[in-house]
Amino acid sequence: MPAITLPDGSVRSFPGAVTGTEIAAAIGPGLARAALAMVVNGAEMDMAREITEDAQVKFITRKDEAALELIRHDAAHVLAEAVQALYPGTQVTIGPSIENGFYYDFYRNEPFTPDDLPAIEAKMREIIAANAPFTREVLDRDDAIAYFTLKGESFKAELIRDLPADQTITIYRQGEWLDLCRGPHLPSTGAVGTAFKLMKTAGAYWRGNAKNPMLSRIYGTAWRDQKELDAYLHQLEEAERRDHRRIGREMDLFHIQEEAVGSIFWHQKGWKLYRTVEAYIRRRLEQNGYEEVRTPQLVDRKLWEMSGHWDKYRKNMFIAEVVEEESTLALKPMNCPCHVQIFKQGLRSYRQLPMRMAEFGACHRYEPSGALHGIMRVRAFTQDDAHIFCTEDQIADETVRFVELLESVYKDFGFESFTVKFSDRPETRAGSDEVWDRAEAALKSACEKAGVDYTLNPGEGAFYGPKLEFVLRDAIGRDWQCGTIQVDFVLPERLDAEYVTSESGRARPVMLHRAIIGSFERFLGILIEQYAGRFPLWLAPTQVVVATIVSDADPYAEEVAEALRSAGLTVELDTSNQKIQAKIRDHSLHHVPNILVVGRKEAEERKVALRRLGGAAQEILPLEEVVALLKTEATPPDLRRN
RNA sequence: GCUGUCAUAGCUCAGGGGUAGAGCACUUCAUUGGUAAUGAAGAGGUCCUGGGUUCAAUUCCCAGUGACAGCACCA
Repeated sequence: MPAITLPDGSVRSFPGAVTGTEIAAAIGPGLARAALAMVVNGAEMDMAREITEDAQVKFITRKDEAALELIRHDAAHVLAEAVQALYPGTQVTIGPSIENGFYYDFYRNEPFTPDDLPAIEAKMREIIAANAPFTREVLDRDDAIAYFTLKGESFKAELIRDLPADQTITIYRQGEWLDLCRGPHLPSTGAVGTAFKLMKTAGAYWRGNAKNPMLSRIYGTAWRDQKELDAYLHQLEEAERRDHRRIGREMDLFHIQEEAVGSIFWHQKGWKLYRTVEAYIRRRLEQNGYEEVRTPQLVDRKLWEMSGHWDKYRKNMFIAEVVEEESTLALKPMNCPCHVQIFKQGLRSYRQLPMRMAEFGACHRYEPSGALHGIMRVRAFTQDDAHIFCTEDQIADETVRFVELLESVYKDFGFESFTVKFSDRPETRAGSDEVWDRAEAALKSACEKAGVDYTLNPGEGAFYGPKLEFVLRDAIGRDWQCGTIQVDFVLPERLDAEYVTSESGRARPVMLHRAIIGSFERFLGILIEQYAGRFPLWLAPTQVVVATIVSDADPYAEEVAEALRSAGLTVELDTSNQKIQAKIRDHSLHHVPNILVVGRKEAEERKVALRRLGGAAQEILPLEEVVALLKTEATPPDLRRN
């Protein structure tokens, strides 16, 4: 006699085992039609599953967010059926729901191309129209392996073989087709609906390992209704408009060319933006007790051998050799060993710790060609790097200080939220387990102290220590690691850094590797997308354009521009022979935040017409007032606080 | 690096076995105008590079390089 408790608190009893479909029908025909799945004591299940004991039950309908995952997962099954119907001999592997949609990985001699998608999508619509019910069956493990092996589905058989011994093996049928799946599923294929679209094809390694065969992946997006799908497709178009590579060209910020792959040619305006960010970070570091240094670009391989980088990253380093010299030099891929060299000059005392050594370190890494992405992932980049040499006791406090600084910096740049990942020991690493235990424990307790919520990223730490990663999201929803703090007991040991303790003994310092924005290149890319080129005034590469209406106003316009320049603003003067409408349009398209329009009237009255980007209204103000106003507005956020 | 797609004017793109076109941008001339495009004229191309097929290749084939998407990688 199961008693079913519903979300409104009401209880319904049933004489015996009862399915979700039956419960929904008992409540009402509307719900019976709308229910896609149910949640039984917190676990999602198919409508057809039987409930034999008392339970809390709620139903998922198309109105619920939770329906999205079911729709996407089922769309993946439908995709797989369609592909096997159209391309016999293709093996299925896995097909999960993902953010915004789903994918399915297939094994096939000939990879799918975008040209194949229309036919596959059409087939999917047929399968959905046929509306076959999804039915669940429990299989014996060996039978399941035998079944898929016989069918020639070796990838599926491998999956089952690797499932934990205690896991129930289930398959789901839809019409003639079936797939290994844990479920749950919608009642039938028709419930997937028509608000989906196949998006692209791609290669992907079996089980995410580059040593395994490459599969052919088909990506799709799926939504609850057409309106949601349209909104998503529109959002993609918007994202494309704010792509930093596009805005970088349109605003004349930078370019990249074949002769220097992965390196950036910063144009005047882009470099201005870069320098603004750099000056800001430099001020923040100085306020926070960091000392800036500069270390060599080319360093003998001996140092990299000692640090362990040569062994692990040699393939990713740029090597420089000279005919006249025996030695092999490497362009530095990171700054830490160099900073240790500075630390090692002279005897250090415990009184000097923590020592916070910062460098805008220009680094080079030979990144795999496929990893390059605009200015976000490059081969030549500059880190806002710093190493904090401290005692083990100081790790927690220093981490807290760092996180506070990082939060404040992100906020100043307009990033209100970010995620944190905690990466612990990787498989190949330096240092003993005992050292790793200490390092991980120290970082964890620091997180607690700093009140940092993190998700665990197992096995993703640096080879010398665990790390926190601070992740920002770009316009298209891609995540980019920017900030990081890493606890390192290993490098000081390897490079023999030590200080004199209060008892006159010698001890190893701990190194905290840390960066807030990560690399200037990546961060500027994210900033460009964050603001879609419409920067706040303090960041805007061109802050003001003075545009004339008639050439009689030219001398006054020059005077206006000069007054603004004297106030420290970046100004362009547009006295070109064009109508004011065209000038407004041109500068607006280039995202100039302020246009000062001057004509005869303004020249006579010594005023200016201030027009804000995107606004239609103008404000007529006396010259001195505008200068003071814009000067205040252009003050960087940290200087405003002072 | 792997899989796929792509490479034509500064930009966005069309075209196609007989050495090329549009819009915008650019230059010049006329126009001096009041808040998102004034008009006219002009200039601009090794059709990514190398090889092959062909009477003829920018177009077809092969290789390379680069870009894009995804995967793998990211000290």
